[in-house]
Amino acid sequence: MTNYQMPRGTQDILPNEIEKWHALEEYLQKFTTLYHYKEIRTPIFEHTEVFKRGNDSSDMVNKEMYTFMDNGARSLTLRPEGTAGVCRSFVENKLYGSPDLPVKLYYMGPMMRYERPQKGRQRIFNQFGVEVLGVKNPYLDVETIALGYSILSGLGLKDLVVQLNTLGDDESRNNYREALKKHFHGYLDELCVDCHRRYEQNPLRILDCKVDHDHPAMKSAPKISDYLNEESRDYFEKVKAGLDALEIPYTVEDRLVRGLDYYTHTVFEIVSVNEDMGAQATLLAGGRYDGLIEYFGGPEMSGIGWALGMERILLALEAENIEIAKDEGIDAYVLCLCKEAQLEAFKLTTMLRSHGFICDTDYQQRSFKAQFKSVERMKAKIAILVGEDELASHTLSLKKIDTQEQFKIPADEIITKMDELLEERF
RNA sequence: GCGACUGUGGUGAAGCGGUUAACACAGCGGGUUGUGGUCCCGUCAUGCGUGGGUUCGAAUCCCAUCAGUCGCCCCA
Repeated sequence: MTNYQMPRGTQDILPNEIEKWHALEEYLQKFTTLYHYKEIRTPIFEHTEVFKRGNDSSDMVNKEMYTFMDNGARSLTLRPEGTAGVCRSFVENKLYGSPDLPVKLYYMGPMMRYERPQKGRQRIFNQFGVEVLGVKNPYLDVETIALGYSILSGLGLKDLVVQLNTLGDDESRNNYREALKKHFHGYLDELCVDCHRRYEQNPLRILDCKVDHDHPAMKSAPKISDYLNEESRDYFEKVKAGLDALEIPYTVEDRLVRGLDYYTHTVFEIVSVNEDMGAQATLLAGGRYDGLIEYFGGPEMSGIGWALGMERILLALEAENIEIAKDEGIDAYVLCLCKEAQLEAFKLTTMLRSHGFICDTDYQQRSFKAQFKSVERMKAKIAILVGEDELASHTLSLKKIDTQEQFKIPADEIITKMDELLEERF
């Protein structure tokens, strides 16, 4: 048996939970369609260079990717995130030539990352994300964040916090990075081992450290806001003003740095503060990226996007006791009460289905009692009985479960009767 | 990659070296020869994640391995 266990960090989504997924998927698609986004589907694996770009310092790219050789010499990687593939496609298909920029896209599907699984984190997980490509305008940043916030609050989620920051443009960020290194240089001995690594690879992340969170050097560290050039500062001010205008609540977190290296200017996360969420409470996160489209050989264009973790959304809904989908049950269950009635019951079931009724029947010749329990479990609205009497007299017995009403009708009137009893069906 | 805890039937669990592997729920059959949800009776793990080892004897001890959970790291 053990050999056939699913790989670590993967999951089966079983029939009893699929309705939640359908409901969430449908909700997300409808919501983004309202904002005039269109779906894009890109491959689940890409050439490794799509994700691994030269100087990238993130763990995700450096140690969490499923990379393999494609027969010959090509190195391929199972996508760990959605943005890179979308940008690659944007360039490859020359979508930048669209007369109606920006191009607004959404995607949905599995992402793969080699990580240690825990609550809210699997090796294969599903993301839904949006990308707005081709135009750089702070109001698009605002629109994108507002969309993310509306999606989450529209689900009924309350324990949400929007965290916002800016990384500035390259110039601002480089200056800031140098300033940070200078600042922390003297404290290096007092900081944790991870911070030493961060110091070399991505000094901004030192600010994120939980171990050294309370170290005095953290509080005295320079702030990005002091290193923004005029353009970057101006851009950020407009984003904030736009969010204020739309009355989107947010807090500016100058320690918020995103994991991916391609971000510039606006970065944001929407976090659940519900205590049942565990350590992985970031529901949705994203930011603006200036250099990515160029990297793939496209024009000098900017983009902004975010992704949300669908499993985490489902967890958050559970934590806040929100039902996204309920089991509607079936229209009818056909009980077969004797061997002779089997064919008749089977034919009836098939015929009802062809008229649009969701129904099922017994295939095991179980006892009457057992079949009626199925009626209950399947939440059937109507029980239809086929037995010796009905066969002999060409009739059917019906029981409407919610009212307990019973009927005995000629067999050929079943559809009319069903329609009458179930007014709301499609 | 690091640390801690856990792994017994469809589910929840007791057992912690010698038991026919408790008990409860669910399932199935019956009491009620055609009306469920209550009640009663019966039945339901040749096996205790997997593979080794110790032992006369292992679900119980040891080792390895796989998986889960929680945290760190990281991230959605």
